[in-house]
Amino acid sequence: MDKKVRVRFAPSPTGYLHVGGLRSALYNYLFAKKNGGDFILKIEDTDRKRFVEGAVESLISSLDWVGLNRNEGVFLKEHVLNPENKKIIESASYPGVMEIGEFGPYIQSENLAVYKKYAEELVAAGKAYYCFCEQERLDQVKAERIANKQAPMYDRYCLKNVSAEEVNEKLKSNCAYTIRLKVPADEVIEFEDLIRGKVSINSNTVDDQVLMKSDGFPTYHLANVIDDHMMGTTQVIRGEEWLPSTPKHILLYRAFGWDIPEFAHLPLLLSTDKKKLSKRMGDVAVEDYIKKGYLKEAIINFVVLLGWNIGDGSTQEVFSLAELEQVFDLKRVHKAGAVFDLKKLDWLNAQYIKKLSVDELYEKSLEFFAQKEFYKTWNVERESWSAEEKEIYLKKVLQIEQERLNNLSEVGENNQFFFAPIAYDKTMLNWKDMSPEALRESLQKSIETLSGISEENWELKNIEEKLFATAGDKKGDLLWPLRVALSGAQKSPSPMELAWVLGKTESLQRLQNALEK
RNA sequence: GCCGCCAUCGUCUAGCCCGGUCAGGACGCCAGGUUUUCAUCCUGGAAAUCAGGGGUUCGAAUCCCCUUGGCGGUACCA
Repeated sequence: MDKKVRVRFAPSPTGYLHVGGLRSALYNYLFAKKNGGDFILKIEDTDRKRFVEGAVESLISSLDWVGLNRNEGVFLKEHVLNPENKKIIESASYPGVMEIGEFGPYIQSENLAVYKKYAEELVAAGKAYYCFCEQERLDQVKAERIANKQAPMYDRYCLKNVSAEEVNEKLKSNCAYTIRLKVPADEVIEFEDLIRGKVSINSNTVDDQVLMKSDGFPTYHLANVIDDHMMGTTQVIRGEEWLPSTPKHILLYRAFGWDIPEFAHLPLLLSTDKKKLSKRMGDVAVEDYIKKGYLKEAIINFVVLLGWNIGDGSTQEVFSLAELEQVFDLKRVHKAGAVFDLKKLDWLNAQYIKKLSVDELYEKSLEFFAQKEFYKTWNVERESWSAEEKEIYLKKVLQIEQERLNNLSEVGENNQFFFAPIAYDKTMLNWKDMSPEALRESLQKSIETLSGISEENWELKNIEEKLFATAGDKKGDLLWPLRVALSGAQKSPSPMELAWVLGKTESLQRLQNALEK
């Protein structure tokens, strides 16, 4: 029987969760779910220079928001899910961040001693060596090599010229040092990538990678291999940018005598100019999409399609997370990079918005309404209304807007006449070449019809019935002036919908105003 | 430069492994329909000489070779 699948997402806290990172996380998550395995979140914070305050928390909360739940690893104190009752501790370095599971620490900076111990073991075994070269010399060697059209690799000066005694002396006198991997010469390192198939790289093109930095922190390469081994990672699913350094990792697993996990290298996400997606191309942080009013269902659905499809002759493109957990297959992930083009996200988002119940839509829309000026003033002016009355009103607006929204931040935006007094030119009231008398008569008829409907019967269906009855077959004559009178706009939802939302009193008032014009 | 990965409509992609329908779908775009306008919805259309060239074959997007292009890596960043 195969080992239980254990995969992980391992972001670096250098900023917000990037959409590319979200896709890596999603694919890992789906792979775990599909195979009945564990999904783990660990934090790779070994680069102190690029560390961003608050990034760990932000990364976790974005992941929580989209609903990629973990079985293990790092959590926010307020959203801890620990159904299996695993070991749980609060992170020493990040207050409020909890680490759940038996295989921690799940934060690399908390595991420094272990990395150091393993690096020294490697040195003792002759698989790695101390290097005392300063940056200046390194730069010089590199420049020379480039000038000679050679690959800019380390020249192994310290391996060749520094004796064991000298190493001991330097170590004793606290000289700054790094530990480098001794990459064997002339070896073809082959591995079977789950997405790309056989990949082979000659070890001669692999540099003697620094494993331990002079600040005592490990590099990604060392830390990654050690904790993936300790956490029992079975598949390393990560971005394509790691493909060229995979031989280093394999060499490390071999040097330690550990089982080598399987590798899967995901294609990159590209911006519209086909370059690697970057911040300059607009929003790349998941948070930005949350703020713009995209639903997590749409974001997940969109992102999963960027490099994966269900195959089997099916043309299905709309998937829920739960569904994806059943059908996702790494074998159907593409090799080529995918351009991140938002048009389809908008469409997908509109689809998901249409599926929402009015109550759900209301819940999700409230925070977006709260940011609108027109809403704020409306809210203030309506101080006599009860909270319930306001809620009912907003839900009516939303019911009308539901099929018109691409994202939640547009809420109310195109229908501000529901919230503010309207202003328009009276000529707009005319349907085609209507005479002033005909217009007056039309408005009069609307007033009569609407007046005839009682407050209790002020229902959309009823309003429609009555107005259509009055209009007969010349609908435009009645409905166009009514629309303008109620909305002050040429483009709007139907006059019946307008009247229904605005209510009897306000509708009649606006009609009266039109008549006076 | 060197090393590696990749290559089907504008974009996401099916088809490629096991050669043989006008290369299929979706988004977007255009047109028409429903409709009092908008949106929704429905119908239709344009859109890839399958990066290019050479083979193999009766027949290639599919198999082989070469070229080109794009991207990634080449850090005491991840």
